Amino acid sequence: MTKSEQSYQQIWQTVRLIPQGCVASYGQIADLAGLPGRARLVGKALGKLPDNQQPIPWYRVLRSNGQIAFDKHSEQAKTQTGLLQQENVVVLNNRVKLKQFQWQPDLSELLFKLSF
DNA sequence: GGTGTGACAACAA
DNA sequence: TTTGTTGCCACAC
Repeated sequence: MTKSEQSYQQIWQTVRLIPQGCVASYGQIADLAGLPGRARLVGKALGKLPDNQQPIPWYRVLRSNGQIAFDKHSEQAKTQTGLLQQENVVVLNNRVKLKQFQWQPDLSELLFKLSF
């Protein structure tokens, strides 16, 4: 297992922990995954989703300002907003009010589940 | 090993 | 709020 593979695994696993009805930013995920400052790596990791078993709620990952990472007209963005709204997350004009929906992880629980 | 790239972040207008 | 610039760092060629 190379370090890069491990990084991706950590990212995916962290994303899986985002509770329903919440969202997180790329930077936040990178941080929690033990990769501070590597938000772009998170983007790459999500672009290479292993789409094997474990459903990964990639749509709960937004930019730091709450904006969806895709172009507003893209199908991806529409799919994402749809999925979010299914979880009672309000998406307006391609963005989410982070103040209301941003995930506030419980660190102790996080450490327990991730145990890096 | 150099170069370009990326589902980004932070900051400035 | 939106757009542009810069910094960032691992990865793929």
